[in-house]
Amino acid sequence: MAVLRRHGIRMTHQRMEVYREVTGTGEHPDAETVYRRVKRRVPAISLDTVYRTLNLFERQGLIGRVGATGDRTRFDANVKRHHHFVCMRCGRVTDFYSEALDAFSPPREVREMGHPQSLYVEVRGICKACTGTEGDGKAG
Amino acid sequence: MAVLRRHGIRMTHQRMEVYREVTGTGEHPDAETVYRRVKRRVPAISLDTVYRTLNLFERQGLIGRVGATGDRTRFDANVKRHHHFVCMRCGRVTDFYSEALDAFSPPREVREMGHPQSLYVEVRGICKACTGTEGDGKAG
DNA sequence: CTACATGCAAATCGTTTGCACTCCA
DNA sequence: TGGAGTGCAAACGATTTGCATGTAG
Repeated sequence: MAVLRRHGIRMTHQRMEVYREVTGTGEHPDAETVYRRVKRRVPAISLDTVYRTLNLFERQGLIGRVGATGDRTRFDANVKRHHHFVCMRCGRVTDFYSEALDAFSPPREVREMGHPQSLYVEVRGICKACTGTEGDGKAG
Repeated sequence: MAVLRRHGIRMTHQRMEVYREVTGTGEHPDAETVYRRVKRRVPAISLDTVYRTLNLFERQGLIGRVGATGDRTRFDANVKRHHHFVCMRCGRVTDFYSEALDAFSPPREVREMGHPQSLYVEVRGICKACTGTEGDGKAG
């Protein structure tokens, strides 16, 4: 929690719980999921507060955001440099690390387009749990 | 246009124009933009037809889809293996090629998560046109 | 105390869908 | 001709916002 205070973020019950929820798991929950879970501990919390809080944390660089899939945004508590494996069936997102990708330097071609700042990588495929599955799965 | 027929896609005036519009430029227009431009030649076309058509083309693998930024989806006429430089200020998307990325093979770590199928990469930064710009830009 | 955070409800915005009509094959 | 394609308008779902009230500091 000290992290929040250090970022000059005013401390509230709902913020603490949202923070705890997102950082307390390796999952990459969407706002709705965070909401549902935090609600168990803070029944009065509202979905828009969760959104506002998540956006605040992101602006402060406390969490990241995943999602090239287009649909709902997923949030990411891992602020270390890493990449994602995304299951195209159930949407599950898993972190992974790669020296090869970390070492990647944009080609001259890119440097001529502008000023590169970060690299976003998604390895897409089908996760173990979904392999052999026919229907969707909609798992989290 | 033969491509469309080859994919068993029933040919219509609006489909031909949408296809021409998307593939006729190196840009990565969003549905709204395609709509606005095609409308000049086919005044009666509707936005939802553009969406339906774009989705159809994508399902057929005729075009791709870009956008980890979250907001509106951009479509991509380049079906060759390539990657994107995305301007965080104006949203402009530019293709680039990279042997290094093409050679990338997911680490064991990833292969244990599931079955990788494709790689999505975005180099994010500020494009030349936006460098030195303070306000947004909202360019396309 | 006072500015900022919250809950509620309504508003946005991109995208999709139901339906009746038109048109390609 | 018949089923697929289109336009229109309404539906949708995720996310945001205005406002009055509550609360951290």
